[in-house]
Amino acid sequence: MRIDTGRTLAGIGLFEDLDEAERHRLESRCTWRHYASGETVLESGGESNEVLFIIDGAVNVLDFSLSGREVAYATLRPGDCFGELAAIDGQPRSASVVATEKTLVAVLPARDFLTVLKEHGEVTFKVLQSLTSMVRTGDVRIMELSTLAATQRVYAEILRMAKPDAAVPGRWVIHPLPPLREIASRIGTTRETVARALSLLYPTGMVRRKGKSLFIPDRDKLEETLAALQREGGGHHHV
Amino acid sequence: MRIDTGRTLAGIGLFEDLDEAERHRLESRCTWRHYASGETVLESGGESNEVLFIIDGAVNVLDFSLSGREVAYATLRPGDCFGELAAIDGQPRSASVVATEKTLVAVLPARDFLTVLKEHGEVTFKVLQSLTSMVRTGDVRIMELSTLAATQRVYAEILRMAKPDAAVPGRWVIHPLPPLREIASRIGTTRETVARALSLLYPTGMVRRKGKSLFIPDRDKLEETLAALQREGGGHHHV
DNA sequence: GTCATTTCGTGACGGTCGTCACTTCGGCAC
DNA sequence: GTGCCGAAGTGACGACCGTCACGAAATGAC
Repeated sequence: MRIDTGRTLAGIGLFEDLDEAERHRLESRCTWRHYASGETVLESGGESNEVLFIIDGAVNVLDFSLSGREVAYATLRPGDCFGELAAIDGQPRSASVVATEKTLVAVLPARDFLTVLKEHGEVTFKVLQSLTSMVRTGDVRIMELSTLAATQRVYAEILRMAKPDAAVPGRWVIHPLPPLREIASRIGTTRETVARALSLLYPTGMVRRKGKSLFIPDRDKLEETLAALQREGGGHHHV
Repeated sequence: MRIDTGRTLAGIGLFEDLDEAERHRLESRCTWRHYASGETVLESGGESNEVLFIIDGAVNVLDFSLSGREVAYATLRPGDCFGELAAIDGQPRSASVVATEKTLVAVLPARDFLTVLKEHGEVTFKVLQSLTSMVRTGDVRIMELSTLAATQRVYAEILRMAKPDAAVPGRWVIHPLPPLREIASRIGTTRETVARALSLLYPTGMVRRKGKSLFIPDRDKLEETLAALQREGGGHHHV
């Protein structure tokens, strides 16, 4: 049974207000592509302008600096959409997209995407909200990169990644914990710094690592620790 | 004669495709506010959701970290729009906005703004493009903050601010040069570091300062210098 | 099981740059 | 002119963290 990973746009957030007939019309305009983990879906600077939807799997949106350092912008999961920037403004791809698992995407030509926008205000409004959320997320990251020390950014990122642990109420968990180098690329530092920040945290009991899970027994305490560090100096040494 | 700074939305980019009647309808829904230089137009975290348009003057979009460091997101000029994020998603203000000159803004209630979007696809599309551009700009800043050293970010920001000098073809100029502390807040560093980066640049002849103007006689050379620094180490020390 | 590959932890070193502390300069009021 | 205030330049100091270099641990293939 794999109906949930079949060739359907039923799970795509942007289109959830469309009726079934319209959705089927869109599906018929899509091409469908499989990617293995590690494969590149979109190349930064590329001139394509299709809009893509993740049916199943996961991808990272990222780019490389001239010196070869990786900067991650987002992780996307089933139901998410990417490639809409180029479709809207006609500019080259702003970032690369790499599959981090076996992934199935639906590929919709830009002109079909723009036609849906024109004809369905509900869809357009969802795109507006999604872009708005990207701007807000970006602003937060700029703020953190500008004012927090690397160690503090690690704590902030851990808090962001954590979800409530279904097993133990009140406890939070990150599962699976991605490789530290991936965390590092999201917050503009190195895997060594992430490792050291965590090593600093283990003895306090605020986080505990077990296999591919990172547990946060007392989220409030970690939040308060971070906030205290921020208040007392923006992250840079003493006041 | 001040017709160009009167109470009209004629100069607002978002609305340039509207016919005059529709524009007048919008103007009648606006309230108009004057701000002196230094006054706060919008407070980060605030619950208002009007959309504002700059008729005349200039504002900075910025926010403060818990430790009190200022982070600047954008500078806006006549014809620009701000406050649309909160109108679209109903969330609190993502940043503060401060007038940097004597400024006149038009204030449109969120529901009127949303009505225009619903009824005028051309306007909606402009908003989409504007948000897209914000996302791209933000991504570039995240990349720079993540991979460039502070000194290199100064060079990059100078290149961004420069415009062709109408007086001398081939020469570029920043005029007026804002206070260094404002430049610093855009690139996540301090005014001292900006001053030192410029001091490093003066002896090379790549920039020259005269009063409130900063001249760049050879833009290509400065660009190449920056690119070379980037290639050879991401900004951090040696390879 | 073995072996290969990736990930992780940690020590050492040194450059960058944030901080503090002045001095100097420029603009403006009067 | 003098006084004032913000802006700018620069020296000194030292913490932070990026880099390099290991070795240990974990993961996966077979």
